Amino acid sequence: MKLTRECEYAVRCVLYLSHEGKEIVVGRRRIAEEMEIPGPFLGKIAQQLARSNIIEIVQGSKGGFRLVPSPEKLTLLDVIEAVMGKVYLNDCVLRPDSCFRSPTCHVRLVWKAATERLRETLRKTSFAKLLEAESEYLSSD
Amino acid sequence: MKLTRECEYAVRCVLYLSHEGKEIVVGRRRIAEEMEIPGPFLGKIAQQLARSNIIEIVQGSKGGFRLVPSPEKLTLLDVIEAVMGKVYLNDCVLRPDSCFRSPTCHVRLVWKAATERLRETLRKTSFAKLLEAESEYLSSD
DNA sequence: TTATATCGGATAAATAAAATCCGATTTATC
DNA sequence: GATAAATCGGATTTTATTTATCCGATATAA
Ligand code: SF4
Ligand code: SF4
Repeated sequence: MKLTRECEYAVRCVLYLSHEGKEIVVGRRRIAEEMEIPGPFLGKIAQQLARSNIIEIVQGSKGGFRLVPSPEKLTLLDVIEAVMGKVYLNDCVLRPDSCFRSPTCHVRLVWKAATERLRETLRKTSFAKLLEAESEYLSSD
Repeated sequence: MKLTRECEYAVRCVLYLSHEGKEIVVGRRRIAEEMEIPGPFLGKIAQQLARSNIIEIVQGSKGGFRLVPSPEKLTLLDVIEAVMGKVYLNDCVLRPDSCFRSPTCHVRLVWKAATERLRETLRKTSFAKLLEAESEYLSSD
């Protein structure tokens, strides 16, 4: 019932890239250091983000990662499902056949509803909003 | 981001006991068989449910488990938190100190809100409702 | 007293998460 | 071109968690 650290790191990475701006290439080491992510692990995570076209990986000297979509269009759900696959709370939500009770089980319907509610919450949160909220917070000092 | 099997089994067990009725003692083997739960594992789970006063364990010959609260008062959240501890989606929701970003991080607020929404959904679902819904479904054949 | 149950602590097995390693490859710069 | 600075991506290792079982102790009905 919990986020994996992999997801958490992915969100942090994208948050950092959003902050730097859409077209800017930022080195892996720098992201890892500033966001407290184990460097080589970030590499692995980046590969998954790249497969989902959330970032573009630039190789070679001065290489790094660059955000592809604009932060307005990019949601928490996009990033999380890029590294975790589809979000759901119980196997039977996705594969009803996995349980003999599923034809009559109303617990399953609760999990289904809760899953959709959760995905909806994440879908509604864009990185643009997150950045805006944080900068407002900081400027109100 | 997923329910453990332990939780799933706990819910099934309580569902079965609710169905049988509040004062009835049902043997562990029978519950395990009918609900497809590994027998000894159910024993462990039952101990946790007993600690939270959700069931009472009757020892000795003809022993087994008995539901303590009435199904109207008992919610999915009660059962799940009895075996998992408090439900939350990310460490920083419960322990803000676990992350250096938490003072300004708005992702954290999303996790917090989503966690509360999830708990609310589970809190609203009583076992009485679940049973009723299933029996309605069955009688509409 | 015996047969039937569960208890509860310890432990084993299986699975998944988290992290790292390293040869290959790509690119900027001199 | 040669060199240095990056990441790639597959394999592997380490660690943590989940899942399940074992067994001597204990409790109860008959
Ligand atoms: S018992 Fe219900 S909730 Fe549990 S796995 Fe089966 S269908 Fe899903
Ligand atoms: S970065 Fe934000 S969401 Fe992630 S752990 Fe830290 S406080 Fe929580």
